[in-house]
Amino acid sequence: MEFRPEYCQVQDALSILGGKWNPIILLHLMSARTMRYSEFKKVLVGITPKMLTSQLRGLEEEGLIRRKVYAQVPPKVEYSITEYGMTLKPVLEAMHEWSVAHARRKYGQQDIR
Amino acid sequence: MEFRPEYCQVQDALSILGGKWNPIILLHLMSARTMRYSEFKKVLVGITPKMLTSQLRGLEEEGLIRRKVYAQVPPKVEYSITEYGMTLKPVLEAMHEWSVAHARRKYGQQDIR
DNA sequence: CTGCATCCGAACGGATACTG
DNA sequence: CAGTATCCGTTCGGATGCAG
Repeated sequence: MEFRPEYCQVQDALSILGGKWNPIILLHLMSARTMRYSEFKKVLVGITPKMLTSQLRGLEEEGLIRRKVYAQVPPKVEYSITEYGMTLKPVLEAMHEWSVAHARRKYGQQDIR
Repeated sequence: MEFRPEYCQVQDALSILGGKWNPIILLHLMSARTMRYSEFKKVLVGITPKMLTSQLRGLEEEGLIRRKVYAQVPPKVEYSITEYGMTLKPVLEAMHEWSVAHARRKYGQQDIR
């Protein structure tokens, strides 16, 4: 499929990466083999349990991450990325590299026009 | 800057590409030299004037597009992309390519796990 | 430990009508 | 032609409290 406005598919990627915490969650799971719910709460500073759960559920429904529940007390839940989720890595990298190279606000670059 | 969760900069790109019509607007301006307000209204099916204006204004404030007003009657306004705006092309391409290759919903692929 | 339920305000996006 | 103004429903995300 060509990269032209008429065939724009960008929204499909954005609908997945658009959530406030989704990209950083995916990023963590791409570099860690598994992560527990409580570990996310530590690294995702400021996130509420409700948001964390909803973002994780969304990613799980998309098949991007895997959720494994250990039947034990106290409960233990591990999240990991799927192969399908890993296919998003180049996209996240592209966004990341653009941001560090070009994003203005953080580094007060002058206008480029 | 490394591509690690701790240094995640992805949000900067998303804050710009997140608007509902922003990506497709940029895409059009990347392949057309200039585009008029009325041309956008034709190709962006379903967009309201309010949305079109607000998205264009946002992109202009970011320095991604340029707005040129011709002092004549009837009015004529031309939009074009800036060099800064063109730097987003690889990002849009990455999202586009991922979408056509992997996005599920549109093509009813089975789960990949 | 891993959530769910509830309420709330803000932001987003659309519909409609009007204007220089 | 290129917008503005106004209203409004939906969604998003946060705060708080409770539960298996």
